[in-house]
Amino acid sequence: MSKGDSTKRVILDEATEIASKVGLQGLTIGTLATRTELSKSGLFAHFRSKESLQLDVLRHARERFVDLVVRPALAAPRGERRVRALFEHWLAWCRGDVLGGGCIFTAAAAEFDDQPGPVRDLLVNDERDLADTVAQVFRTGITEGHFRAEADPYQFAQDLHGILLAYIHSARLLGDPMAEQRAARSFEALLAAAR
Amino acid sequence: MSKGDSTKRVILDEATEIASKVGLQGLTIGTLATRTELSKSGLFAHFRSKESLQLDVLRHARERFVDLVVRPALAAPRGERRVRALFEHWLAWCRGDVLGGGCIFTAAAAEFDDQPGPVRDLLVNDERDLADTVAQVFRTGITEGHFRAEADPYQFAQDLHGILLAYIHSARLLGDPMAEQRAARSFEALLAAAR
DNA sequence: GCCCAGACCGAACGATCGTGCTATAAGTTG
DNA sequence: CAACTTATAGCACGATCGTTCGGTCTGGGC
Repeated sequence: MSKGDSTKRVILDEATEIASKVGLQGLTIGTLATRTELSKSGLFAHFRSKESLQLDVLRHARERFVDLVVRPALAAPRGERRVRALFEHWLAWCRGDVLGGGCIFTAAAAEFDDQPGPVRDLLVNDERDLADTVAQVFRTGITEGHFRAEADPYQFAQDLHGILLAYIHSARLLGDPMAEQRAARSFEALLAAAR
Repeated sequence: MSKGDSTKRVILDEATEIASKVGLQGLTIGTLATRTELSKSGLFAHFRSKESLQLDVLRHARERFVDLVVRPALAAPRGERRVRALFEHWLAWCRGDVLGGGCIFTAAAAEFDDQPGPVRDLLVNDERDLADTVAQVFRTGITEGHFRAEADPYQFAQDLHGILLAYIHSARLLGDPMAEQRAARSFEALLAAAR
């Protein structure tokens, strides 16, 4: 790997961490340069604009998410086990095990859901992919006979996402120590209803 | 009402609308002055700092939320009917019937959940109050005999919040036309499990 | 009708934003 | 080692940020 690519990785690691806390808009080139001990212009040369930096951050975060959540889940046995694995790894991601600021996609979604442009477009693409993945994992649970045949996979995806979003809200904002336990309960109830 | 108070209301109406789209950080004094056709300094004089403007916006939004969601819900008959009313008015709020950018609290929560300070503190207070209100409304449903006595009101509050958050995500970000119908289904399932 | 508190404006401040230019240092390749 | 590419730094730009200050206009109480 060339020198440029390796420092770019360092930059994106730091940028992703910062953006998970202050958002993609709050992520500023000056502070990012300071944190990576680079000059503002030296850092800027890696990306030709701030928008392109934001896009790269999203792509970088997506890779991490796939590596740490999606792939480990798909390694579990098909059906309910796999759905459980997906939930557990995803919950750990939201808890902030990976990024100090928690789920960067949730933060970005709130920021950009009313601001058209390439960043929003990429984010929408990623989140649609995620919904498709969840639905697909659930669907294999149907074919395995673990879940009811009439169950709607996208209904399940939206419900599961809701459990995670509510967990983030209760745990990270309100600081409720029961949040995780409640999320687990909701998940069990969701599974029970699908069986 | 004095002149100052009336223009302040106009300012806060516009500010709340803007902040629901671009967030409390994205809300800038310059653009707010332009939109209200005031000078930057003239507008600034109403608030002594940007932080105090953000606090006032949150307080203003809270009043609207209480008027348009909480109070109408409490006007419904105790028990399940009241829970349904709360859900429906809250859903309309999230849909953007009131503010073009949707739920300003959700946007602010994502922005400030990792940024300590008075704004975050006020937001946490408001959201805790909301959770208490939801739990209390559900509790009266228990005493009315509509819901199981062992049901956990705060579990219900977190679950209901999750349904709304997932709706916002699916509808406003992904543009899924089925989002609202799915939210309604989730709500019915949640009620059914509580009975 | 006078007078004053307060609403409002114009101009300017230092800081920081994103973004270019030019030069030099470092890395890569032959 | 030479030659060339690339990574990084320094400096400066126009714009915009939040904020301050001094002044003008104006509505309401006497």
